[in-house]
Amino acid sequence: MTLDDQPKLGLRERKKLKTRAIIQQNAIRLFREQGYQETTVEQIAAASEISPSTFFRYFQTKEAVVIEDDFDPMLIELYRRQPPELDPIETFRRAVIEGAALISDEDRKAVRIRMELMSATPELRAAFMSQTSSTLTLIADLIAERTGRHNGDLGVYALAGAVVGATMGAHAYCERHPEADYIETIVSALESVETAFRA
Amino acid sequence: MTLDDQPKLGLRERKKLKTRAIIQQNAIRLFREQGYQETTVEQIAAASEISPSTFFRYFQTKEAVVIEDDFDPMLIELYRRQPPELDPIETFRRAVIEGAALISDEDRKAVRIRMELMSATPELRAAFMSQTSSTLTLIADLIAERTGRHNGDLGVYALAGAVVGATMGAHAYCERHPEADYIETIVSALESVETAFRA
Amino acid sequence: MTLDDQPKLGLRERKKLKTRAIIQQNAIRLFREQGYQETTVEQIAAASEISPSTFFRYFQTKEAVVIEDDFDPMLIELYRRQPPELDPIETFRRAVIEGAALISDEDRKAVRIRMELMSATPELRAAFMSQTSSTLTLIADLIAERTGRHNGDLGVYALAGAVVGATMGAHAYCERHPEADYIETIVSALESVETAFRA
Amino acid sequence: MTLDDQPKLGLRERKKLKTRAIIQQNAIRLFREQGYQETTVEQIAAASEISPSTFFRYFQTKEAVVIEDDFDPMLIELYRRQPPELDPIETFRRAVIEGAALISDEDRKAVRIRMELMSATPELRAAFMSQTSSTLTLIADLIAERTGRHNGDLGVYALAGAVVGATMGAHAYCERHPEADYIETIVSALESVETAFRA
DNA sequence: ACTTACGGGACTCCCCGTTCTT
DNA sequence: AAGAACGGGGAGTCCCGTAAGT
Repeated sequence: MTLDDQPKLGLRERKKLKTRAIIQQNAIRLFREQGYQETTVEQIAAASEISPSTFFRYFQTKEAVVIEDDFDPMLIELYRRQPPELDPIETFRRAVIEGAALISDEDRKAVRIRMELMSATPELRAAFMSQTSSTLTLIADLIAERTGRHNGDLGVYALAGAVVGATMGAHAYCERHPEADYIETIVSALESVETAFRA
Repeated sequence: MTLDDQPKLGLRERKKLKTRAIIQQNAIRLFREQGYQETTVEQIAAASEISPSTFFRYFQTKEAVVIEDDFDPMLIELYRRQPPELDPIETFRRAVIEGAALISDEDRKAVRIRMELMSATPELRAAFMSQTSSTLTLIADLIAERTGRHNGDLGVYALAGAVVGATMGAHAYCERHPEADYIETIVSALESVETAFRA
Repeated sequence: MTLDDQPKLGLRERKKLKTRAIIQQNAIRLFREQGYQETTVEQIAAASEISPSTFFRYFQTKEAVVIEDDFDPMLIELYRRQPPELDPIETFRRAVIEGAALISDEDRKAVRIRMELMSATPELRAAFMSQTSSTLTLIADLIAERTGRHNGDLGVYALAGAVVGATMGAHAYCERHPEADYIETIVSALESVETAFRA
Repeated sequence: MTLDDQPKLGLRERKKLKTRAIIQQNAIRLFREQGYQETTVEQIAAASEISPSTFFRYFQTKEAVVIEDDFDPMLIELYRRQPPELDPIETFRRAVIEGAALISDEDRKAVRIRMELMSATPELRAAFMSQTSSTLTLIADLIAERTGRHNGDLGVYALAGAVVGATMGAHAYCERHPEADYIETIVSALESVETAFRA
């Protein structure tokens, strides 16, 4: 099973993706070596042999290098594919589990590194949380779609909030427990919320 | 009942508070008139008849003018005062209700205005969410304290996440429903999460 | 009577003119909706379904979309056709009157809109004025040609300046009187200069 | 007779003026040596031993270094002081003559240099012309004030246009006649306009 | 031929450290 | 001593031209 639907990329696209990856690698390396604040976009550009303005062509902000995430669209797709009889949180949990299986070990390590950067840097944390807030709306829409409730229903938002909140809780937990696996923690947190309320 | 514990302020403190209020009023007025991005700190300073550097003595960042909130410490105090037999979410709900009663109509209107600004401005949203993420940790500690569980317990974070998530959901709901009262929506959202899981 | 001397256009030319018109319409619409500065060439290109570089093939600069004017060459031609016994300002006035008759109501409205944009936007104003300055030299040459004086004669420049200045005055007047017709105002201003000096 | 009314400047102000002058000198020197376009703000800043952002504190744009002019307010003052029985153009001419007398030879040379830069550089020419257009409005107000006509009167604008136009003509003339003195040419052009119309 | 990628420079703003003034 | 001004530097946006790809 794959979710990649456009296997053939032109040369241009390939090159773009490569450049993008190079920038990201250099940026994260520099952030870890010198700190986020201490690293300038100019340095990243120099290390990647591009001009600063090209950097901003690939990433809208300096933050985006760390924040940007390709998993969200994948998760949405997986969420939609779950059997309809599951409750919203359970559905989400399963989607995450399936999504986790598609992530390579390397990517998993990269996720961890990025997460640590985010935890350590207030700016990144803020940007990440902002993204999380968009995710909430998105999940609310998914839940509305699945349960047949209107997306203007407060209950839908409350549930979406609980889901997102659980991942935020998992995030906070991981900050204090460096040995924990991020994705597994999310799954556990979702379970935990479910059982807590069932009791 | 009051939570104000420092009734006597020196002349200097009074003046400081007044200056602070003036800055905040001018800033929010300008933000609403011209937009957040389009308003510079220099303009705010000019309107408030102070120098830009004085602005930064009263508010650490431009964002802080909108973000800063005096309710968090109050909420914590109210949370601690709730009877111990309540479950965490119910406790939080009651604390919010009691807190709401202490807020003047004027302040309530101000909260709404600030909330709308935050919704409309990515930067502010990010800053606000970042604060929310700190709140999560704080709530986790409160829950741990209340339930006697260790604050390294994932379940504690998951619950705290659900609480915080519910408020985020309320926030998202209010963005789409301008007529809704923010605080009442939070209370409803908390109820909604509880009942959803009870079912 | 017509001044159009190339009645047969190939298909390609037709298409080019059409594209050009589309770009211009979209640009001016966006300028009016969002402001000139706030509109990027990329947005105009997107709205016109072309690439940014194509934009620059049709208009040398972003400014040119608003500034460019097809009336100048027409005016020159009309000026040359005036009877030789008239004085320079009178000649110009008649040329303008005849030119005005050739402009459709739609174009007249478009002129007004563009004029308002120019007034409101420093950059455009600058570009327009720069064009005006070239026009001055051009008029000076016309006057020299007509009066038989040398185009190095200061008097020729002074007169050309007065003509151009009168149109600038008309422009300034129209900025403060939105109901005024631009072309009629120019004609009146030219008359006004003449009579003022006669007195 | 002097027009300088604030003889005592604080140390800060003095220093500011000095910095400003240093920037301007370096800028104009570099423009002449390498061309305007070819000179970057960074180079000017480096030569003046300030940071680029400080440059923009003293001059709003790169253009402003060349364009900005302290004569306008002086001229206004002189215009107001002329005897009321003179006609508008004559008044202006006398104000210019008196103003000319107050300008040192050094400043006169600087004016010439700046003028040549403006002529040679489209951007500067545009910016200068834009300023000229503001001057027109200003002169229109002065004429209205002097003649007792309303400043919404088209005739006022037409006259102001003729005055401004004459200086533009003088400017154009000087571009082609490097040996001409700029200020004298303006005076002659004003005379020329008057006599042309009297005839 | 047409598009896209990229470079580089202008310019703005935030925010902070230092200096100067009152 | 308190507060304002000044300056620095980095982020970020946009324009527009050139080079390279399709």
